[in-house]
Amino acid sequence: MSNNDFDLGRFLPYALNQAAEATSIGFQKNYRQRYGMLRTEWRVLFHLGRYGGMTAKTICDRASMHKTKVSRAVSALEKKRYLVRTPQEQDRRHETLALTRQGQAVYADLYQAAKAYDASLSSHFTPEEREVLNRCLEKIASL
Amino acid sequence: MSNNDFDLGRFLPYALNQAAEATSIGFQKNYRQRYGMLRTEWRVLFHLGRYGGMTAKTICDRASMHKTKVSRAVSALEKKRYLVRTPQEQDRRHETLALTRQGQAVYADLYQAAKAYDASLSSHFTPEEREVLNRCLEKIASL
DNA sequence: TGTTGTTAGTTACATTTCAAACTAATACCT
DNA sequence: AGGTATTAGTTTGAAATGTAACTAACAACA
Repeated sequence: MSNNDFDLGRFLPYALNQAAEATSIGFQKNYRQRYGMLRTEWRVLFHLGRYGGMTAKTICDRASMHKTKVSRAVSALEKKRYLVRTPQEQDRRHETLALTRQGQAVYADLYQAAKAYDASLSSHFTPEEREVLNRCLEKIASL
Repeated sequence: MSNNDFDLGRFLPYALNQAAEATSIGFQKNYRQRYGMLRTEWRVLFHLGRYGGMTAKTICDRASMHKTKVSRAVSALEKKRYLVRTPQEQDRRHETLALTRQGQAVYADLYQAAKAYDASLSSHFTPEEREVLNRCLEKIASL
């Protein structure tokens, strides 16, 4: 109950959120104005751009995003003509999502911006710190 | 443009968000049902509980929360009778917020839960890793 | 075939958040 | 004093999110 040994800034749910918010806002500058996209949308775009066509369900699983979030992001990207859907022959419940040429161009641009932004963040850390950070975040996300 | 050296899971805005989401959901179990509170509310409660009475503006600054978020969280906590407002004599725009006895009891409970939850997360890391994690998150949040 | 269950994805409604406009109190400057 | 600018905090309407119910396609099994 002695309270004084507790530092809110070091409480992981708090500290992680502060850091996540800060970087999220930082990265926003690259896609918000230019492409009118939302957080959920660049995430979906990045999955497709980096790892190739896949179904919405797969994105849900990989990104731990709820299916309604993904569904809406996919619709938005489709409306912007950044992706197209193709129902699968053998099971028409699944639709494979794939970036259009325009979507690929947007991904190429944002992917460069992402690398640059990540590098600028990383410049504040030693390679060892950066490695520890990666490992810790990965582990926490998988709990 | 070679794309293959880019791992979405190691892109900080993405990885931080995944980790933050995971811990946020994990900690929710302690306050959501039991006290009907939201993320913004426990944050405000924790600031007041840990660091004593302060004004809404101060919480905004310390927590990088937008003033409308804080305003609503304060109203909600007030309605639950977890805090009271006292306008300051010398400048009646400021109101000092302070937890009621009931609010302090809730804080005492959640603070214990927070320590326990943080300890359970930390158990997956060495003390050195945990130190690096703290430092990195703090630095990122301050950029 | 028909019934029941499961899965991928969408829709609808309620809650939460964001941005901008607003109020009220104080400060500054003439 | 009087006008303008700031500041703390609230309110309002639009956009985003979460939850649950829904549709459509398939599977399993009698």
